Amino acid sequence: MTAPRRASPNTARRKEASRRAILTAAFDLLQEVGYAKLSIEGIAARASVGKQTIYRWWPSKGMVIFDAFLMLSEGADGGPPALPDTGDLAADLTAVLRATIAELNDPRYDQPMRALATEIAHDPELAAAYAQRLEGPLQQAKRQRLGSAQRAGQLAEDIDLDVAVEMVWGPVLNRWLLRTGPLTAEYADRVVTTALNGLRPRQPGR
Amino acid sequence: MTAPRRASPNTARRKEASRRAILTAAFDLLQEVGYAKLSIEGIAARASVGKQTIYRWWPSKGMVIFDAFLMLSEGADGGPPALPDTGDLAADLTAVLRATIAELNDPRYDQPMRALATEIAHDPELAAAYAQRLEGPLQQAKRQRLGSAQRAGQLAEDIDLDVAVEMVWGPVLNRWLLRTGPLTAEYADRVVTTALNGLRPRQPGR
Amino acid sequence: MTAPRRASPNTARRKEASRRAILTAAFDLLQEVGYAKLSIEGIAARASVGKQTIYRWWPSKGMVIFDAFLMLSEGADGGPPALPDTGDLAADLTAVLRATIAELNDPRYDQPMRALATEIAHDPELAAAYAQRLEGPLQQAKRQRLGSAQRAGQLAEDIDLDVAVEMVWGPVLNRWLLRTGPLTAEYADRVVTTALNGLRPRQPGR
Amino acid sequence: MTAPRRASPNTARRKEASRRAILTAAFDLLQEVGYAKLSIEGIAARASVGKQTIYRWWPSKGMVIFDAFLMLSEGADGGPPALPDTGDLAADLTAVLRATIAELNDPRYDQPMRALATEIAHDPELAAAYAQRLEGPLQQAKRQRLGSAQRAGQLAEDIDLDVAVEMVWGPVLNRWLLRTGPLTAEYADRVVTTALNGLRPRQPGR
DNA sequence: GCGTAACCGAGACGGTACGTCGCGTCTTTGA
DNA sequence: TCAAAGACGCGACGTACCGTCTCGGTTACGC
Repeated sequence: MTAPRRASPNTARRKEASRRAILTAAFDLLQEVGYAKLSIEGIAARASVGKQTIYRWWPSKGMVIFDAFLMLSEGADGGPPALPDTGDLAADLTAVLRATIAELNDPRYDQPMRALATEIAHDPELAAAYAQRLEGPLQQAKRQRLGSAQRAGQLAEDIDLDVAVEMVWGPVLNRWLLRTGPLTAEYADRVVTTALNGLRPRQPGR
Repeated sequence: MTAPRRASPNTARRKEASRRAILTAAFDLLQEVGYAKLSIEGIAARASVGKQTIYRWWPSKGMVIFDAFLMLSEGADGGPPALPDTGDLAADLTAVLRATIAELNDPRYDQPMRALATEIAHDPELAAAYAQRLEGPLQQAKRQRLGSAQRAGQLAEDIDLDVAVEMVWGPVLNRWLLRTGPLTAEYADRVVTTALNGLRPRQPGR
Repeated sequence: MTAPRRASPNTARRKEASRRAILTAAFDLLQEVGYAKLSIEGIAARASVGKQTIYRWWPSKGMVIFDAFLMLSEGADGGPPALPDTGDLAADLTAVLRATIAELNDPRYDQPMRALATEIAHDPELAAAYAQRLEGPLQQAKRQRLGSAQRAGQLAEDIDLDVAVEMVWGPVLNRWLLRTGPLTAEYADRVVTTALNGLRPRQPGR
Repeated sequence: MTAPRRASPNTARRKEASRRAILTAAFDLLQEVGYAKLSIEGIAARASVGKQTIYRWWPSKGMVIFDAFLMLSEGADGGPPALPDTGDLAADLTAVLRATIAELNDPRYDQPMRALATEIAHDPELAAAYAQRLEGPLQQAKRQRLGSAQRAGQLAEDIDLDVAVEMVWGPVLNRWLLRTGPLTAEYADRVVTTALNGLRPRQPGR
């Protein structure tokens, strides 16, 4: 639950079944009809719920979408997420980034994730919720994997881990969202390699 | 003009004043009321134009926004854009990236650019137009500057220039659009440095 | 209480305070916001009562209004109503009709009485209750006064007393409800005179 | 009268077909579902018309109902209405009053006329329109018939014709609207007789 | 140099969705 | 153990825009 903006109604009396039906309906409709045609009325009808029940608990369509993702991620979770750590940083990053790209290319998630991204882009409040509840744990996992590599001497000591994470995922997300180029597994490899080595030439002895 | 979807009307008779009024109105309204409240009716009213005049020449709201940006960029241009080339790649990139960040932070452009970005995210056709007409020349200029550095031995020879460009601008665009962190000039510096050096430690000699 | 439609709950346990609060709130709201904006929710809120308490004891909004009038009339009564009988029929009728008109013109009663009248017009069940509980006794009093006049030879012997009553009060009620003309004391006088004398010319010797 | 309250849109462009469809739908729905369940949405749907088209041209539901009656009455008219004048006032009045009662008892008109009456009772503005456009001509016809009788010496000279009309029709309308008694042809006879003769006893020599 | 066809402003139209209000039912909770 | 409080599914409200479709009126072409 995401704490409606103001004077929240009595949460205790909330009907859990309706909440889940709404979030499921919202996510499913995003897949089926797309973001542009997603309407509160449509969600309510699909969920067999009164519109007011949506307006009562969510301050905006964006928050509904966000909560739908939250429900999904909580459903899948068996605890906090973590990146694989085989000791081979390049391999680990490549694997994870390929998985990310596969998800972004998955037609089940493409439309919904674009919708969420769009809403975040236009609503700072939602962006904050996203940063804290959805992106936060993931970002933390990525930072930890890079931190571990740093301690193993595989990363320069003066690297800002947040910048490092963005250096790897930024190009991919950007290419996906703005469709500035094809999003393939091979691209993941190239991004990881380039990010690790940097743009400047390196000494032959590595 | 952006090639209406079907049998275009006689372009010769098109009223230039109306076209400009529409695009100006669209851009101004984006600043003032934001993307969510931008309506064709609103644009028509602000531009003192019949709605049909908009529907006649543009296939979608996104295309109007796109053309508004196009008009702006053409107004400013004195030919094809080019990045500064002082020989110092890091300095040049930093300067340009700082300028980019300044523009993204400019309240006059923030809302309109977010609108354009999200329309692109949801409309592949618009994305193609964007890639060709607006992003294309800029991307070309960036590639050229990097190519020049590559020839000067300041960039590794096996670098994919597109990936290189995305490595620098991707993190910034991403941070801006999804609000995943503060967007400061100092951030520009760190991104350029990290991208150039890469994440791995470098030998003391250079 | 006015006989709820189905299996009435245990009347003995009914909370008298709530009943009075509801009826008072209903009547007051009718004055203040008018019939069109009168809502069960509004009544419940004003009476600090749960909506269910209203639905439990009254089958319709009309019945609530009706009971509100019933409470008022019972509060005022010191027994069954009776018309004055000074022996002068014309004077007595005129006086009572003027009083009726004064009440109909009283802004405190205008809206509520219109509400009651229109509810009756659309609900035969309510009409029956009205005829029995509110209108009945009054009608009876009027008939008695006319009967007394009949026995005194002031009324033709073949007159149907119900018709006679309607001949006097019908024009007034009609004018009030449908606003077909001004409702003044002078109008009362003319109606009584015309009704008593009839439309046809009379012999000079009365 | 059909002119909306304020700043009426350009009447010239009004679509006559939609206007008629709306009024017909309104009248039909009144018969079928009754006043309580008559909704603007229902009318619009039945008339295959956008809701806005109703809101654009009518200020209230009552005015729609009123206009529906107006259309009906204009459709039937072959000029201004007139009461029969055979010379026998009692017979003429009885015939007309019986016709009135037959119409009031006609299930096709009962609900719609109650609806109109109710709206008039709660909306003075509508009442004025009603008095002028619908009731006016009828009232005029009734007054004329009585005036003719007056000139023929069949009516007392000091009779107020408006009061006379109300003396005859008031009881009937009242009984119908408030359901205070059965509405039969025989009742029409009694009302006419009583009104003509008055309540007081008459001299044997008439 | 004169029709005539197009574009133009205006805005009514049939619709869809909005966000709100109230209905009548059902559930929780505190006195 | 009620009854207040109020969430719920539902339906209608009145408004905002959608994209289409006339309306005159005004250009600017082509005969």
